[in-house]
Amino acid sequence: MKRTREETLRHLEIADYLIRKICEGHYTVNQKIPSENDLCSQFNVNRNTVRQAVGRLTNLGWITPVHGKGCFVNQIPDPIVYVLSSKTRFSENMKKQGLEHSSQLIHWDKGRPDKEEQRNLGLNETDLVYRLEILRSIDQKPISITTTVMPEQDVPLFERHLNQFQSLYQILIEHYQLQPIRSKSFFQASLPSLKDAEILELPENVPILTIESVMNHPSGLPLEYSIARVRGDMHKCLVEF
Amino acid sequence: MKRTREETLRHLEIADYLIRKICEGHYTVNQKIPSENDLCSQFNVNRNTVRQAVGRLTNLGWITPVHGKGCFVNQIPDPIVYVLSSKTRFSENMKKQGLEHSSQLIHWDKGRPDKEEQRNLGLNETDLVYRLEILRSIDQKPISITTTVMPEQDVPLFERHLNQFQSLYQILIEHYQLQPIRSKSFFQASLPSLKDAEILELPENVPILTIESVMNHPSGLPLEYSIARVRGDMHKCLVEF
DNA sequence: GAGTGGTCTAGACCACCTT
DNA sequence: AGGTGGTCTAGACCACTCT
Repeated sequence: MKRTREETLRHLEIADYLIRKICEGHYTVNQKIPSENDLCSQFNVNRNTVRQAVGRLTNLGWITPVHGKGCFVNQIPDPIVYVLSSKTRFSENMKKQGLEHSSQLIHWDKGRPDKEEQRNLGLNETDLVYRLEILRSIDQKPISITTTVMPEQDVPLFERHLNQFQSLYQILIEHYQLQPIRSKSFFQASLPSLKDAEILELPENVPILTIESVMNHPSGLPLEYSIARVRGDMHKCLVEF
Repeated sequence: MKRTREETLRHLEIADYLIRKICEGHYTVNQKIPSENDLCSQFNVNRNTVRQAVGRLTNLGWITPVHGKGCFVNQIPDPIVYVLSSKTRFSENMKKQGLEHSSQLIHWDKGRPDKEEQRNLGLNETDLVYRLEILRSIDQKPISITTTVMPEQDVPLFERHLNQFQSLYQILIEHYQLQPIRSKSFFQASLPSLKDAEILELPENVPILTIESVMNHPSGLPLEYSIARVRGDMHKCLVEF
């Protein structure tokens, strides 16, 4: 980019205009902004230029385009705060804030750990692990996908408890008397994979916060390795020291 | 998006091809990938389609396009790890990893705190604060911008020490005998502002990790409020519990 | 069928860099 | 001057949604 002269670019001008309109409340949450064609005539520009502007708003999290319907304004100020500490887990976090939440198991399997999983869980390649893909939602809206890996030896016959999955935490406590303790977490900003974007109902360039954590058994042995992908524009993760 | 049928989209096909080529080492770090025109003829598609593909690689952090020159392959596997704990600061982190780093003061001012600053530093609107904008680099490449706010009363005449700025930490220790302790941090994934993108020499859709922290005086009073924007594709932030 | 966003084509002009 | 990426125009066809 790098505009040396300050002649405003057409698509940025339109984007700024739309953002201003949203901030000033002309277009409110869950309402539609004008269609691309309307914006074309309003600004006397080509549709591609409008799409560039709209794309910017999309990536910034202001709107979500829906095929065949229009672009809907998101709820983006006041992101939901998620507290990460050695003991907190998703359900408790949400309960505390009085938010309606749900966890859904979208996939699971049992197999050999890959190298990263071996390293983080202290296993070798002949061991077995359970892998869970959990989708979490607030108010019916998907907010994160978490891949959780646990050694089979620590949670034998885990599949027996997956029928009416509600909360991982609950299964671990009820059936295994296990309460994993968070040992470390890596934070990284990234973009979703196409698959994750689809599941999270997210446009492909909306940034996500990737949190890669290792949880231990109270004894200190690693018990759970998880990679969470949280949509970035609507969430904040708080760590207290 | 949502491709129900699995007829691959042209631009995704090209993007996948390029990523594969980079992974396989056909295009190596700091080398150029073929120009947009070359890719047009190679794939028999319009330049806009190629640009869509190249744009994807750009956002994912694989390449950085440079106006008039070409698209250069980034160093993206093995992101640099930044350890966040109650005491660590930038310089120490980098020293430990043996990386050549530098901090550069790009702006400072003294003024009234805004509401957010008042809240985080326990000030009221008539107080004064120093604001510093610090650009940090590794191997001459910019990696983060941090806005640091400190109450004037805690660091009186701070401007006197800004002439040959090297390290904030050093100034606080040497001239004020202060060693702030990290109290809490918020992590969020977002996109850079246009200004930040320019300073960080970052394409506008590359995600950044925003870390908003409050540091305390050993006594417990807030001493420093900072907002760091770190380029997301090349860094990981580690928190140990 | 009409309206919407998603993909793609075929051009144009510009600013920037290299030679 | 020629190559490169950045912006923009003017169309086309498609898939999806609403009615």
